[in-house]
Amino acid sequence: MLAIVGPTGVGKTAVAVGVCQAMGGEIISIDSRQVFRGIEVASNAPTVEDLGGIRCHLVGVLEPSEKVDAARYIKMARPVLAQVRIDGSLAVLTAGTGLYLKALLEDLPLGGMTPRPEERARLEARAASDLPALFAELERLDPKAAGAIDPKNPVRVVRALELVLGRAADASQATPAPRPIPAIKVGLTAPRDVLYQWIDARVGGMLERGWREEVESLLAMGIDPRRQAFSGLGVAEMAEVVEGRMALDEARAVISTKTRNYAKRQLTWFRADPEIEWIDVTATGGSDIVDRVSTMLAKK
RNA sequence: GGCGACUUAGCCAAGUGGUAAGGCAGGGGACUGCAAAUCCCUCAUCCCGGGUUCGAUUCCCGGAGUCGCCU
Repeated sequence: MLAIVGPTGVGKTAVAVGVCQAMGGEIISIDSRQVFRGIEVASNAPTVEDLGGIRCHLVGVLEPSEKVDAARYIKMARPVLAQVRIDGSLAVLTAGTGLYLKALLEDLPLGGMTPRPEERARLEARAASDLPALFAELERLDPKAAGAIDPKNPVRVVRALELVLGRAADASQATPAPRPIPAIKVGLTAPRDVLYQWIDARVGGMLERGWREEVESLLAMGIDPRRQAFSGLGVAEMAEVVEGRMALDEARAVISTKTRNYAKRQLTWFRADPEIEWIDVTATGGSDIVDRVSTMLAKK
């Protein structure tokens, strides 16, 4: 199995397609946003042309009204992975979401959890008004979880408490023992300034591919584009544009910046993984990258 | 040409006679359950010259630039 990782915009899909064509493989996308249907442009999901006939799993498979997290993602990914192997194909994971890839490959013991929206809303309200108190409660209920969490990070504190309370409400959700999946990891990267230029250009391209229209139809369907699943996608900004509260150029600038910030965070995440073999895509031609990756696969 | 205001980091922006808030961007980092999210760390000597003063970014004079008004 091969995992191709790297920041948004480096060209993971193109390399994955090349490898699949050369070696007979299928792509499994590990991306927390491209899983959703209806935000293809905003999430820069691979198009039919991008894929050049190669099968690509886990893109556009959830309704925009649904939610994902690492546990749900690996629950979906495992059977897909198994099927690709049964078919005798090479599984090529393209991963932008580091946590999900880690959860899948290292088989993190994420048990189930019964969602409880009211509880969740209550916790978020409390986090907004008195985060320290909420953290104190977490320390009381689950000292181990509390010890692993940044007390200043409201998202983490809320989620940890939600999990603790959710598991208590549903004791049947046992956590499985980890069974790590071996994989060759290749990281694609580029000089920062080049990467940022690509991102800026890509945001412009998204406009031409119907980014605004996409958000308009989400709004028309009555889906609130500000819901959590769309956070940070530029969907919220675009909705402001559609509703006449933000200038298009401003939205474009904001989204470019957010995307650059995201790419930087991805790089930080993946850099910490010593198993990744890095390839600077600006120093190696497209077909050479595919050759290199193929050689690495053959050696193992 | 005259009068007035302004001039603080890449951008926005507070402020004080004793050596400069904050936000954004940038850089670094954390992240085993919302991760395109969230959080942490880091980043200036205050337009130039002269003067007053123990000490000036802060006061005074001159210069430059920007903006506004007037002729």
